[in-house]
Amino acid sequence: MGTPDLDVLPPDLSAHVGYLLVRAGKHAQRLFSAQIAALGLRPPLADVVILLRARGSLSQVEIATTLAIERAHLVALLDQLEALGFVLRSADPSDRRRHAVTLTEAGTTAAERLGGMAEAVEGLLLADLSEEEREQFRSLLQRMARRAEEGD
Amino acid sequence: MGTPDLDVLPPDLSAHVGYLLVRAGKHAQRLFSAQIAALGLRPPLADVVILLRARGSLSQVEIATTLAIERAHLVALLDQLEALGFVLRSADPSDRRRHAVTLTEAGTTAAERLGGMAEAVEGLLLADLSEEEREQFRSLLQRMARRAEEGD
DNA sequence: TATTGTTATACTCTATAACTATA
DNA sequence: TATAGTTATAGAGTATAACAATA
Repeated sequence: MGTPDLDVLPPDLSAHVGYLLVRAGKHAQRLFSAQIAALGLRPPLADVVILLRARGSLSQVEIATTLAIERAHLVALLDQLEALGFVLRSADPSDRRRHAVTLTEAGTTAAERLGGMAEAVEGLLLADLSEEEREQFRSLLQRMARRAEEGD
Repeated sequence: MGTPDLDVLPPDLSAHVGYLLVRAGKHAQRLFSAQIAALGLRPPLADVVILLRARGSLSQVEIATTLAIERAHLVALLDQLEALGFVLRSADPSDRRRHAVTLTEAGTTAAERLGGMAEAVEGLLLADLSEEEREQFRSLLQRMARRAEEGD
């Protein structure tokens, strides 16, 4: 449906950081999803492409643990990225269990376009905040993300 | 899987508010989901209960639009809440198309426990922030949520 | 004609267990 | 025995269209 009606929503929900984070996260996901559909991609596929551009060749387990994707799920994602011609799986001579996953040229081009699309989404999300507020928000959010990474 | 490895994640992802929001939102959802499982509830069910406690009797369309749930989806949610004994659908004499949805006594009790659980999640999410930082973050997040509610 | 609740369908994301081949 | 990739299955959340009853 989109977004809730904050003016009618009781404070029990709208004043809670947890609820607002869930809503904002889904909103951000929808915006990004709409952008990247032009490339035939969905968010988890895009994340893999962006990661590979930054880090070069990686094994499937490395991709999965870095992005917090189940390695079982990653299999289908890479199948789709291969079908799109964005990614290659090649044998790793040093360990024949492993696949070295790399971007193709088309994948690299897509990664660059994804970068621009991510920036566009940033602009929409942060439209109402001043430059100083954006930095504040980013910094606080990163600390929360680090916290989430650990214990809970 | 849980959370990504921020120390390995390239800045292309970890510096973006959009990506961090998605991650933090899913994390918050998981924390809340784990808490409320003790009541036999999942997040969308809990949202309905919390809304009804605050607003009293509502029609299904009113619940759906306030919470940004598809009214088609809400039908199954209310079926489950009725089965749990938390909610009642009664005829609205003034408009026979409408159902007046209200909390039962068990539903009201559950709503109170949900309030405490939501507070516990807030504590976990904001554990690393000072009181001043929490207010900053909440305020900025609310402005983003309002923005999301409109155009984009 | 428009709205309320409903049914049905389908797609995405996620979680889990178990298998194989290699180490 | 442990690890990398794979297959299969199931659940939750979401989006859409179409229908009957009522306004």
